[in-house]
Amino acid sequence: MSQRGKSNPVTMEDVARAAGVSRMTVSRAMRADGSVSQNTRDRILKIVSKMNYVPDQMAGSLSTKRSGFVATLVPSLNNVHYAKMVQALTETIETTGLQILLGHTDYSMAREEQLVESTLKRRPEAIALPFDGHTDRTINLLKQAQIPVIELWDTPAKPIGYTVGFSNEHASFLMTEKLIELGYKNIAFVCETNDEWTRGAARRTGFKNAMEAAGLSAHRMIRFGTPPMSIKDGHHIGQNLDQYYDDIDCVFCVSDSPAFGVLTALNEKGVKVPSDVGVAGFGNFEVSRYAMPSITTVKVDPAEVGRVAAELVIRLLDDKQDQSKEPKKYQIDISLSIRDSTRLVK
Amino acid sequence: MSQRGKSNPVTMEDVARAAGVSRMTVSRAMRADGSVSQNTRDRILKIVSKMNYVPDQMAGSLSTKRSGFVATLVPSLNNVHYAKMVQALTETIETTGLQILLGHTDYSMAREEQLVESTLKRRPEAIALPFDGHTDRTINLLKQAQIPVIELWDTPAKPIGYTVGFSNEHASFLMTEKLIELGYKNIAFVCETNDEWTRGAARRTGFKNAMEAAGLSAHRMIRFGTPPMSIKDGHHIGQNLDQYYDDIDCVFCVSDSPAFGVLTALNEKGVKVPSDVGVAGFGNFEVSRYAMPSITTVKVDPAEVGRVAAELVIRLLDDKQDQSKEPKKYQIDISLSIRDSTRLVK
DNA sequence: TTGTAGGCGTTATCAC
DNA sequence: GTGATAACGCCTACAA
Repeated sequence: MSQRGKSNPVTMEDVARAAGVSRMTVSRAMRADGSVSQNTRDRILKIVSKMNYVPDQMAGSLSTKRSGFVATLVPSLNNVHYAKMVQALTETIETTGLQILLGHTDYSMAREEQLVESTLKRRPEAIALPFDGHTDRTINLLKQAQIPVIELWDTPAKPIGYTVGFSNEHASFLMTEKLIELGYKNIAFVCETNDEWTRGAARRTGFKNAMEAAGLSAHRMIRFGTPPMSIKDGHHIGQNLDQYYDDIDCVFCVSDSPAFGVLTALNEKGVKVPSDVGVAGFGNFEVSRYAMPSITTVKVDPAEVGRVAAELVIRLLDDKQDQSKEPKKYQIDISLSIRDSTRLVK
Repeated sequence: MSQRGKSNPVTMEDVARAAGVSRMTVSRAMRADGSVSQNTRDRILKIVSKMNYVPDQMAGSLSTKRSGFVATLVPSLNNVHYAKMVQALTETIETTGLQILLGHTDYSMAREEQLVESTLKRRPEAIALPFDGHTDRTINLLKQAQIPVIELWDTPAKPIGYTVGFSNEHASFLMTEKLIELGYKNIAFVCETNDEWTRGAARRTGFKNAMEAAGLSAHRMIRFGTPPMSIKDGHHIGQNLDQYYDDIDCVFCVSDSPAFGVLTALNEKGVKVPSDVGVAGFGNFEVSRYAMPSITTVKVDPAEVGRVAAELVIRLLDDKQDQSKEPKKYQIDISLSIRDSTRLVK
């Protein structure tokens, strides 16, 4: 044993010896097994605390075959939405003593595959991950793992297991419909390049469908930057808006960050929002409400996704519950927040 | 074994049997041990992939005494700073095959203690956590754990082990000094209530010291909301600014979020920024650069903290390196971004 | 280059 | 109530 593995040298054996009992009694005492006399239990716990003994959960898990982990993958933490979702998910999950094993895919399917594999090595009891398309191998690994798989955010056509999310396409459709109702006709959609595997694509499709349903052209597509779009990206687009199309009367952005950037650039250029050009975003970031003018946006509640997913996991992992009757699909509500960056119905 | 532990039923034994070799050969083949003939190795790897075998790292770790985990605690993911830091830390750490075990303390020492304990059960090889004060028990557990402990963000007076961060107090001192130089005298400091255990307190102290050093009064202290302060909190304060003190000529906020809120509220009320009232923040959030006017702020690079901490961990865990000559303290640079929300030197 | 024996720290199971 | 024994799935150490 010449490795650096020092771990905590205090082992259950040490505690047992100090207490003059067997390891099993210590094990039972720590788990409030009930079948330990109050006396010995108290004595053991006192020693445990004195020795600062911290049980090795890896060893325990190996024995019980329960890792106590729930894996969660997100594209990035650098996005308020995912950060909030993870926060909510974690908070809910942890009430049951399970721990979250987190990874971020950086919006890449290849990295996701790699991450799924390294995560699976920890034998999580369930895994929740965003649906943005998976490689075949990822899907195989997931199926093979024999644990509940929960796909988040969007609703895939062929779910692997469970699904918690909303339809980005539908949400985007609704917003576009609304913008048209507000009198805008030459609406441009702002999104990332290479969004094929992100929710961006779904939002783009929703926009397109709504425009075409209204007999309008959806050709004003402004693609810039890589996911996730930043305020800066939006600012750049806003500055050069007429270079893209010179007849835009409204800009619908794939998220609130670029929407805020566009708005700022338009303000700087003296373009009147919402009378000259309307601006709409997606996500209801806090900044949108306090922008001037406040930004019309699609309201989603990422925390709700996290919470619902967490509760589902908890139910699925509860032996006492009947898993078979759990619905496979959970729909999270969205709504539109029409604010000052778009004009009122004429 | 009548437990629900389903885990992945495929075990190394199964692969070995399928390949007609012993478990050890499989083990070696998978780790590119070198001492396996190319032939058998290829054959085994093919079978591994066909069976979708994923090794159980827990079992491996129990044996090697290397968990492969690096624990990271943050107050909240709901804060761009920490989210960015975690992202950077994770990216760097993962290049070495180590995995991040993440927890969030919700700005509570009690929760931190609990979290440290549950985290330590996983036998991380190192732990990085924010310094915002720890309970005695937390400190004991950390010392007992026999692993590198890295305190982040601020520089504690009595570090447990290593330290990566900047002095919030000093940064705040510098900004206050600058604001005074710009001609502001009646500067108010905006921070949370109950910030005693957050970096907020250090920033407050820096403000106070700078004011007093310049012979000015630091009594204009506006405390509102709980950490972390939001745009909304700032907006509320901005709306009622003269209710707090009626002679404020500059508002220095504990972070950019409330600064943006204050700015918006002042804009709404027709108060001129920066001529009537200056506004400054802390953190250089993206929104500050694109606010109108752009917000003067203290520039810190959270990603840099994550990166430096990660690299330190990597060096410390590298057997081949001599740990003893690692410095204990790593200072991250900060700088001031003087923008349009504060007036120019008279 | 491959295999055998034994152990990592914990818990399930069955005796006492 | 408590203890002895045998796993859990992998790896180290040593042998062949």
